[in-house]
Amino acid sequence: MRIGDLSAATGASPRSLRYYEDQGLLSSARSTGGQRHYPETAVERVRLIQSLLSAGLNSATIQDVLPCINNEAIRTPWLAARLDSELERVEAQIEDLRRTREILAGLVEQYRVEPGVTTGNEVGAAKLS
Amino acid sequence: MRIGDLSAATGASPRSLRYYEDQGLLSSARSTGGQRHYPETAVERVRLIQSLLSAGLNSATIQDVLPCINNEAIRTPWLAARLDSELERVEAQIEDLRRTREILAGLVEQYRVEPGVTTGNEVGAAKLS
DNA sequence: GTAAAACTTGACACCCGTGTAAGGGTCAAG
DNA sequence: CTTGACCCTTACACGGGTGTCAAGTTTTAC
Repeated sequence: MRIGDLSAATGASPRSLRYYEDQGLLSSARSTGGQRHYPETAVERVRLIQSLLSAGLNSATIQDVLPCINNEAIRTPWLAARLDSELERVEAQIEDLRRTREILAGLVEQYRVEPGVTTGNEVGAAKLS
Repeated sequence: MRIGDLSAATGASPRSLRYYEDQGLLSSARSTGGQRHYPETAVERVRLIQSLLSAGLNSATIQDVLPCINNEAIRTPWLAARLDSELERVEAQIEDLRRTREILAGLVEQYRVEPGVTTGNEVGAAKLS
């Protein structure tokens, strides 16, 4: 498949796919004319990249982590620590978001209970912690 | 309290506090010499701002949402929809992160089971370390 | 063989909260 | 008054993934 097909299959723009390759996250075969060709497995790989990116891992970190997903041989203690710390970071991030969600949910809830009516009981201050 | 005190109390840099003010998220009284003075309540407000920022709301959105936390009078159906969509976004983000966490946790788990020990199906474990 | 669609590389721009430096003013203690 | 800590505004830079334009090449379809 060519870059347009992979783009369509994953939702990642061609620009992004080239960027992933640039950063060493994705590889491609080239046609005689120089155009990129991908195997079917690239779809899943791109999805994984997107997932890790959206979790806040930068491309350098993903480059460290990605190979070990496909190749057990290169797993090292250093990499284990790296993974562990990333996992920790993501979990902390989830916790932060959960707290913020409660703040937002509290506000939304008030709208639902008394739409457009004052309650005499302020929201944000109480739900902050 | 002055900006340094507020900074110390919240962990936000003076730079950030001025930026929040610039964006209309935070207000301050000024001394005759032009220096900012904050009431105690500013501490909580800054914490809220930080929380919303880390949840991915940008300052324009926060500016829309923040007033309604302290002043019910300005709540509108439009704002309700806004809050709702932000809440939805945050929840989707949490779900995404959860999935990614599972990926990372899976990898970390593998390390725990076989910490640096060859398994017999590895080809070149020694090569790279 | 020709046109259109798709691809190539390279470069520049954006977002947007934050860091940082310059050059100067304020304020409280000595 | 002086000193040193603190604060002021202005302005430039960054990260890092993505959008987008430009100018040229390849592939596909007719």
